[in-house]
Amino acid sequence: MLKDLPRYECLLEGAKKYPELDPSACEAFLNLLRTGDDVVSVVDKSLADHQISSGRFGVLMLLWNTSKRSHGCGEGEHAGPRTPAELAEAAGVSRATMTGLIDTLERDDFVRRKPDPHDRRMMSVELTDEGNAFLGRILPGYFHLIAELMEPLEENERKTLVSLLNKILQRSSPKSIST
Amino acid sequence: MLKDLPRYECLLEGAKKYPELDPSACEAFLNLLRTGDDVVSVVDKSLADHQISSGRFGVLMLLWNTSKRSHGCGEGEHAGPRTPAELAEAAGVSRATMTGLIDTLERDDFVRRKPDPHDRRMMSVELTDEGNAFLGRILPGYFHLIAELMEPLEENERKTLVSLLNKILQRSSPKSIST
DNA sequence: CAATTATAGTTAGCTTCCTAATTGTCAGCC
DNA sequence: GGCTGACAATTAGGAAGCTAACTATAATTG
Repeated sequence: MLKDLPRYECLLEGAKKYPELDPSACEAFLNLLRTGDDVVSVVDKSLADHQISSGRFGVLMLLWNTSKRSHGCGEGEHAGPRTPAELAEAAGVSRATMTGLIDTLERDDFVRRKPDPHDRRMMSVELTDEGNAFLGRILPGYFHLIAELMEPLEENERKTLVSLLNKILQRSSPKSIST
Repeated sequence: MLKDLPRYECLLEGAKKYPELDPSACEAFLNLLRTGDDVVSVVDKSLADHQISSGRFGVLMLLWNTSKRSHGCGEGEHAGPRTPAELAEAAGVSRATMTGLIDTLERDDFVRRKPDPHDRRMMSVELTDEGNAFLGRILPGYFHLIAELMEPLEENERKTLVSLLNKILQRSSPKSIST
């Protein structure tokens, strides 16, 4: 939303009528939305070249991360999300949406559902060899694209960006701020 | 997407297998997406309390900005977007989508379509009194929410954030970066 | 131990975006 | 002046997300 951001003077103008309008806050807010949208859209287009949506890709990454973690960086005890509910939580989508994502990933033979032997309500989702191979094909391009997108920022600027974003994140996450 | 961001050590781990993976770039990228999504979702929820989607709200804001600009901050000559095509361009959605947004806004009596007297292909869209009154009711809360979301950042931190985001924006906008 | 309650996954139907095709109007060219 | 191509808006149909309702299973509890 909002490709052309209002100029700062326009925000100052608006603040005359609406004392609640904080020009620098609005400017930061609008730039955050705009940049986020833009970056997402670049990445989505790139993923679409491989016939995969960012939602499905996210699931593959979570499962990939899981399999890495089991013999890699994690603490070993906790193997990462495997059930649809855990995947939905980790991906930030509803469980209904996750059902649909897994459906199409399973249709494409990228993942496999296995019933949980201890609790017949639950399923376990895992990457197939084909899914792994697919990730192996597209990840280099994906990582390269991200590196290219962030290339304008120096190492220390990236740290600064992350720390500023985290300050906002902490505010927006927990409380259900008053309207 | 991706509520739980991977820890930095996991990114370092991934970089061993994929030399294209730039850990600090990925970290910045993931935080940008996460924060942007989160902020959008907070604002969307707040707008939903007033039975309006962010798409429709964006159109109202563009039209409001237009009417402000005509007797306010702009250069006077250029009155801001008025036709569906201009609104679609400014809002960053397709024309087809804009048709739908205007349809529902017109149904709610917030905007009005008027045929262009000089070119019968074109329409002109304008805010009704009711649309203006609606904005008058919700804008204070909207601006207050944005101010609250950005409150954790000092004035100079906001400037820094905007300048960092703009560096990314310039990279992601024009070129169609290679995959 | 039977009945209620809670939980996992799915299904159904809605919203909001998209692209592609359609319709009506204008502008340049023979 | 009439045809051809360009352009504004719309319509039709599709993808991806949501909430709410449903089904099957597990856990709690009287």
